[in-house]
Amino acid sequence: MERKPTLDDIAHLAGVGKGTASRVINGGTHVRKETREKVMKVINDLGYRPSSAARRLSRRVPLRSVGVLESVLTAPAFVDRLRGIQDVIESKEKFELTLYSCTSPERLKQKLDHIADMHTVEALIVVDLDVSEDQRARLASAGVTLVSISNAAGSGPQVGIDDERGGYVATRYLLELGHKRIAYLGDVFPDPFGFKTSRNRYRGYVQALEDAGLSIGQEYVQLGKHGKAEAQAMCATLLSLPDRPTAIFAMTDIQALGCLEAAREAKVNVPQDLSIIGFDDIEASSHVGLTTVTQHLSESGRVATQYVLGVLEGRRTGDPPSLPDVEVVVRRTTCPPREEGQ
Amino acid sequence: MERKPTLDDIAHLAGVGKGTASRVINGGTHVRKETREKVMKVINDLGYRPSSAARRLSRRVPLRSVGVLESVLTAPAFVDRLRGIQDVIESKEKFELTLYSCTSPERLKQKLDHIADMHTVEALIVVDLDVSEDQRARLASAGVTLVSISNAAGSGPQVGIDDERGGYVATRYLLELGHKRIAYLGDVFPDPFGFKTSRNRYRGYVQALEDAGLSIGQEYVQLGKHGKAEAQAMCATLLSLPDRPTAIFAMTDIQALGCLEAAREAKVNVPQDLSIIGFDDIEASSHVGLTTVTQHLSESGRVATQYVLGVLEGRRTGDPPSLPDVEVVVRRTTCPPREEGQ
DNA sequence: TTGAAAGCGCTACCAG
DNA sequence: CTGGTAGCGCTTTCAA
Repeated sequence: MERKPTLDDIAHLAGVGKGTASRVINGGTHVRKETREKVMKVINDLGYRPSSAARRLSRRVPLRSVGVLESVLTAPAFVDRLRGIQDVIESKEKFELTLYSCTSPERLKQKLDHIADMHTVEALIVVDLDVSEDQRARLASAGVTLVSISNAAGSGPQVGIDDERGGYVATRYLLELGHKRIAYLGDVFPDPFGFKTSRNRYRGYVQALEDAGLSIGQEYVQLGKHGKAEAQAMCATLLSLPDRPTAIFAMTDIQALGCLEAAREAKVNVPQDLSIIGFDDIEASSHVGLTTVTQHLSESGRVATQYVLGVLEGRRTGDPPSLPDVEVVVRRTTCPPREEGQ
Repeated sequence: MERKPTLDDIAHLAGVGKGTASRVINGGTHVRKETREKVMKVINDLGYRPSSAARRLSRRVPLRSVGVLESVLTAPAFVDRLRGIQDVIESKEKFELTLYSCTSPERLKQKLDHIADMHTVEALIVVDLDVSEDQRARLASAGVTLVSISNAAGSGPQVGIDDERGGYVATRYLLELGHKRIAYLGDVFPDPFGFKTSRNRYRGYVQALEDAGLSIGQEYVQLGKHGKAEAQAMCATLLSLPDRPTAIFAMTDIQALGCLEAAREAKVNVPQDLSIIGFDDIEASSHVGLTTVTQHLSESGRVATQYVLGVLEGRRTGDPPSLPDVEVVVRRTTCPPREEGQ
């Protein structure tokens, strides 16, 4: 066997016309039982599968799809964004949703090339991934409308929040509660994908501290690989400090969850003896009662999707609307520090 | 404007040949700048978008996609399954992943028809949704290979676990811990999608109790609408019982999370004064330390996907392999009951 | 009931 | 650099 069999092959081998073969495939009405079976046999023998492209073209049912490309590294936050994307896609009937994922930065370029070549999607929503100028041009010439959901500075249409401001807001909240010894726990920067999330949230943290006239000891800054377990370990370090922090600002909710775990193990009461604030407001946070900074995850998916759809449908040109401001969601992992702590 | 413009339209209006117009669209190499701009203008004026079907057909790049249809109602568990599906799709290069979702049982038929008509996917993984015989036939004749991920009894290839056994295992675990007053909290059955999950898990619960020679008072059985808040309310009812249960078996982790919340509000210590076991083992459960019964969510996605891919590629015929047995994942919401409790 | 033939919209090759 | 032309694989009249 040399190439994929086509309807012609089937028809010839079964000794019938193309038209008949086609009828057999589509419901088999108006075909003599005998004939049908003959054709069916050939189909099965060859493992024939009709070409959806040809089918579509002939039937005049166009495929309209928007793609979503995610980095598996930011998984938990992605889920919430996807929900927003899905919401608006589903409401449009005409569009399908194609999901791509990218496991490592090296494979990003490859993946984008693939997407451009496949011509499956008319638009692509890139989540938390950095697309180079070259790649943008490549996609554009393939007719793919692009929008990114990301907080990193980038060119092209983008929806996201200001991480530095987010870091500032989180830290200031802790400050207002009366905390003075506030630690920062985040990814080591720059991270493998070249993202500056951690650095930016850290900057906001530093700024807030400075504005409050406080200086931070470097032992209060824990930077490491992203992950719950890693965060747990870093938090344990923080808790073993002679003059340990009364509050921790974790760069993401996942890391904050790790901190919670560490506190539990160290028998440190949260929030009485240790306040913890996260960032993102992923779904799990509401379950554990984590105080965090919301960056309007599902809203970001919704906005980005509405934007690309708008572009595809010809209305709309400028930039996507911006997201609501970042905001502290107070739950039960934060409170004022104990008096004794001076 | 009567119908979608085609390349021919563009070419005519721009006063150039089809070939040239095509070149402009695909990178625009070997085209005089002037010509290109002329063509571009027409394209923009008409809001022209190339037909991906035609493009594909001509370029001979076939679209191979497997679809996933989910019911938004079972969302949290779905996320984990999706991860498994995604894993194996990504490893295959050749296939894309198309996501469909279905918001209400009434729309299921409609959605399936849509999927059959679109001819986008060669295979469909239906998650926690019940597909009728008619629909199966319809999909089959559209050439769509089907597999369901579900615990409900159904025809056709299916991957899932035995809910009744799951309920039995969960309850027996509580029994072995020494509990005697064990409540069941689940969805009212039958539920809107016609699922029997709650009923089956409940049966396992009853059976385990019987096997232990215990009878259950009906006040220990709380059935209601699915959801965390609803479960929280039902749990509150349970906690206000004169002779309240020492343990609760919640039909899903989401409901167990609601119970946790209720216990916290009622100042009941978990697990010392109340053991809680859930079902599913969604990601959030690991974060809160919920004891639960795992049904191998991501594994189910993986198995189902490998199965359909196997069928599509011609190897493999029978049924999908079965999942590992259900299993209690012990975390920190369960322990033996207090002595005083008789 | 069946075969032949005419497209579907686009790309790619080939002269010019 | 550009216009014509031949398909890509399938569905769908239209006669037979």
